[in-house]
Amino acid sequence: MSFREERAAERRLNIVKAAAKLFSEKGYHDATIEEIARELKYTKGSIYYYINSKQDLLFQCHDLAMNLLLENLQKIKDSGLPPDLMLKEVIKGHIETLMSEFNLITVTLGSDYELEEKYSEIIIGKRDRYENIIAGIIRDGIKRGVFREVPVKVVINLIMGAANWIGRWYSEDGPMTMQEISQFYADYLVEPLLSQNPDHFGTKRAFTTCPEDAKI
Amino acid sequence: MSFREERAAERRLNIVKAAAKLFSEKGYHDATIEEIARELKYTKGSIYYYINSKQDLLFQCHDLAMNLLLENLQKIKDSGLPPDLMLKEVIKGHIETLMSEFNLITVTLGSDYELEEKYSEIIIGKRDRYENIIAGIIRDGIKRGVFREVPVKVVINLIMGAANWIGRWYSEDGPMTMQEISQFYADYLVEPLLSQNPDHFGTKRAFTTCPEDAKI
DNA sequence: TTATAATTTGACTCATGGGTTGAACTTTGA
DNA sequence: TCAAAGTTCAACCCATGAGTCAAATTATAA
Repeated sequence: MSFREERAAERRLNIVKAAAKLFSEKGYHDATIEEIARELKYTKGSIYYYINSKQDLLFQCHDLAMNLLLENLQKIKDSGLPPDLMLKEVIKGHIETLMSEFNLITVTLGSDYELEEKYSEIIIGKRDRYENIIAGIIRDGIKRGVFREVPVKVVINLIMGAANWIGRWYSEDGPMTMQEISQFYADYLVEPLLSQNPDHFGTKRAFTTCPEDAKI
Repeated sequence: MSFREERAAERRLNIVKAAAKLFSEKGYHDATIEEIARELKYTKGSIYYYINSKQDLLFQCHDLAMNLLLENLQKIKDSGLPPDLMLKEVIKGHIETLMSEFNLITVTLGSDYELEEKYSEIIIGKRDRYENIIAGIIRDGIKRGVFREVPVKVVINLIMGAANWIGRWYSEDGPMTMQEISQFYADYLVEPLLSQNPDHFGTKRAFTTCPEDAKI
């Protein structure tokens, strides 16, 4: 890649990030190309030198977000952890990717119906791949007797729903840090899957991550 | 209320429902007033005889949805059930209201940022009331020793996130009925709250609602 | 029946915003 | 230095869709 191409690629990435910011703040429709341009001190005309259409920009947000999530998931899958710990890492990783790339992922979570068919096919494909990898982890846990038998797809949707919702309410000013929250979610959401409780007498529980100042 | 007024009120309700349908299918922006009119065999002009603005229509969707949810919640709160069972009923009721008034509630869940300030204040107020009632139930459970100590608001968001996500993936053709799903969610999401496991030896679990054909 | 009020309509205005274009300007490499 | 390629921009076109309005139609009640 030549210097010029590289610079153009970087600019395209910046445009996608700026678009993600505005899409996530105001929604796909209310964010205008002119605003996106202004954000980067361009004019609308220049933006169109780098992109094909607004729709394309939306697709690239989706695509980038899914790539980040998949990349993170693959790493965890390759870690060789036991199923329960691996699933907890999956949940923590999902939440932390979600929150560190907030704009990008808010777009993916909120505006899939805005994508035209030819684009949404691709994104749905990646989303399916993501879910299938997680399903594999859970099925492995069941096979090994770590997890009890459950409707796997339903459980994945339950977990993803809980996690994806965090972007709607999390505030940095709250009493819990992002890490505390993601750990709490991981423990809370994996516990009902375990075929045996961590403590057979039911007094001590798997997780005690609730910080003092967030109690009750 | 005179006959004429009553008829007008009914028509206004129909318009709100038709709007909810289109808003939930295509999003607030992509649904046009003309389409909403066409749905009811009106013309755009007639619609404006009954409504003030598109924004107002969106608000009425939100408002109607929140009223349904609050009404349902209040009934459960007054039932006098013990905290764990009451919370399960709350989750089941939330999910079933959500799904039976799918369009209306999809609008509330998906397009809050589209609401202008003067409207969103009202809706956020009702949402807070809703969450506070649930928070009361959980705090009561903690006080009575049925639930362990947890960050209540975080748990509510976790539960609401999981439940609200159902609208994104549920299909009538799936292997589980709505009732099975809502029961499964209720059991799954309440279990980690219990201060003692239902069975101290960890072999039999609180819930066995996974139907045979949905297993794994 | 008929005057009055309620309702419906379609043609209209108007603002917005996506996308285009061609000319101007800048960078680069020989 | 200078031509060719890369980049920027302002002005423009055009489709869309919210909201208006005055005239036409219909229902109601005296």
